[in-house]
Amino acid sequence: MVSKGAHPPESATLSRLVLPGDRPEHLVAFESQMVDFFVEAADLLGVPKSVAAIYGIIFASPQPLSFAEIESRLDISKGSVSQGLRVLREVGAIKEVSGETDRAELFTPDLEMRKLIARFLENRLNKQLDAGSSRLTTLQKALPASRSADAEVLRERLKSLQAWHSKARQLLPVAKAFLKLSPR
Amino acid sequence: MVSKGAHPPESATLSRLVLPGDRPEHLVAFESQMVDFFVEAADLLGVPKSVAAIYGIIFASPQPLSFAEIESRLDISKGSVSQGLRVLREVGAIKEVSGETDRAELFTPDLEMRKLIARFLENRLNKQLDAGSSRLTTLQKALPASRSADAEVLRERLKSLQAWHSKARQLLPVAKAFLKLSPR
DNA sequence: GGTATAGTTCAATTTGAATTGAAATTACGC
DNA sequence: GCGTAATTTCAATTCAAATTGAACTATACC
Repeated sequence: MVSKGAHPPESATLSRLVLPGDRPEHLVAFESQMVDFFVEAADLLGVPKSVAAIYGIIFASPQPLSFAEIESRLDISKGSVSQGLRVLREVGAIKEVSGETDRAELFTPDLEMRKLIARFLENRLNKQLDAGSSRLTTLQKALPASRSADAEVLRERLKSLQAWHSKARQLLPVAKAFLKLSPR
Repeated sequence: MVSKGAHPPESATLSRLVLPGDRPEHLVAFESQMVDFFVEAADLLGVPKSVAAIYGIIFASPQPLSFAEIESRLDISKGSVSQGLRVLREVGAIKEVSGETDRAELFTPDLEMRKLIARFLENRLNKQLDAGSSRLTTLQKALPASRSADAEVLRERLKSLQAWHSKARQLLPVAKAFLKLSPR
């Protein structure tokens, strides 16, 4: 819910997700900010924080990271790292690169953000819209057929709902097209 | 998280939020569908289900509803109804109309959906974007100044992030304008 | 003013999703 | 193949957010 008052002093508290380890302070600060950037967006994007954090730590590293490194840099369980990496691979947010020697898999962001975003719109929004469509159809059928004033009101409201729904649907491709004019 | 497999038979199970009471079956069916329509969207919109349900039941009624009627039609506690109505009033999703006699307040949807949606974009998305902006600024400052290849990579990534962020910001007004060409 | 009725508040509880961690599995080097 | 390390799986746990409900406040009626 939208909390009633503004947050208190709104200090820039970092979410304490990044473990300092023995790395240089400024690096840790950078990573923390990056992780927080994605963690903050996590809710909007509909992914768990841990997943966002993993993406963030990978994104903040110029060098591909191994499973172990991710685990050690984040205060997150091994299980979560495993699951998080799976999700990120599935949606194409990261890719595996084989280290020079045949050592463990290394992960680096798949910078095809365009695809990522397209996929996000696809999944989260389109799915939502489809579900909405079918509900609207059902509602249409469930509408009282009478010509009473009441029935008329309902018919109007449903119509309005449908109109908005269809607008939203039309907006998706517009948004996609717009974003296509975009950076890498 | 995005559950791994598709939902099983995906039957059109209504969420059992609407209490039949002694009203005609077809009406209850209609209300249930309407409530579910909004409840389904609740997550995307970032409101609790109970709030969505309350909006749904009000939207499904041609006649303005009283507090008591809302409470009796939904399987939801009095406290939730009270809180839910407050939220809905605050965001302008419903309005109070005084019943002819001086009886209790009655609630009806404020059909200015355009405003509702604008406000939603405003709150949820703009807020998100603003938070993002400030994080990006901080990140900019935290960026290692060296000209190493690694630093270069990070600078590039940050740039890309900023570009997307700014695209998203530009998209908002486009979306607003687009929706403005819309029904009531 | 007294009492019943309607609505609000908020601490305690419930709920559902995210996370953990330990056991099971897989992959690897020898 | 055998043992070790890396990763996955999933039941149990934790955690945050939503919901409840009982005490409280405001309002209306006599």
